Amino acid sequence: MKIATWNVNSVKARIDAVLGWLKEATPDVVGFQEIKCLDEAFPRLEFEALGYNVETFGQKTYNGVAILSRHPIEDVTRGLPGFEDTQSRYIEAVIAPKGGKAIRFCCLYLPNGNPVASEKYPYKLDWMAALQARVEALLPLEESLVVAGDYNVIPTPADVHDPAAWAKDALFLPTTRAAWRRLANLGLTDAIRACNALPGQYTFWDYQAGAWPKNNGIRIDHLMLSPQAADRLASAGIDRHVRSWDKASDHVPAWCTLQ
DNA sequence: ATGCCGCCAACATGGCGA
Repeated sequence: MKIATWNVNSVKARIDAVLGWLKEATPDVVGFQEIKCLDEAFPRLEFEALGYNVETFGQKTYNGVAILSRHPIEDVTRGLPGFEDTQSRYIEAVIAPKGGKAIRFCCLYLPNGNPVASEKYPYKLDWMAALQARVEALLPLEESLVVAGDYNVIPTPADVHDPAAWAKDALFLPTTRAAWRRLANLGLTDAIRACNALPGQYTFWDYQAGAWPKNNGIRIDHLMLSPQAADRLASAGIDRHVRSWDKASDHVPAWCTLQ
């Protein structure tokens, strides 16, 4: 089963690229972030025509997440349990292949947190604490669990072209990275890192300052696996070529396959 | 130091978020 995550930065502005990538990559399950539209405005017919079931948790203008799956989608949860949130940043469901192994899939758009001196940074940390609590609640179920999305966290210096330039950014502050490690240390496997230890495995390049041609990227989109999912991990990758497409998102898809 | 992009309200462009 191929499972992917992609911050599309507006599904309506990106529809041609999104459909093109789906036809090329043929993921079984994909989580989208920053769909930037209400549920009723989501182009579900286009995705259903490619054979996907669709569940959305939309929001006008900002945020919004969605799950597409070739297999039935069951037990959908919208919003991070136990966390009061006015922003649509989390959708979770069970993907249940007929006659196959089910997975629980969480699609998240973790707050950016900048500027650090504003209320946005404590909101990010509170959100990360609630995510921690959710994963702590799910791990005892001993399911194949994939917690995927735009984490807005650069885990290590190997995940950023210029660590010094990002030292005071909410995506890379020691406090942010400590919260990331607390989550990972629950026993989650970073699928991209488990399959590729090389530095420079970026998933995001800013539109500004020629970041893409200069390869000034960061790795902030992650697929985190429970032990039961990690045991099934066969491969993982980043579709970086998508960044050069016409009207590209500033993020590219990341994916893994489970046996 | 700055460089982009998409959204909205509302008609031209400024504010917001990233």
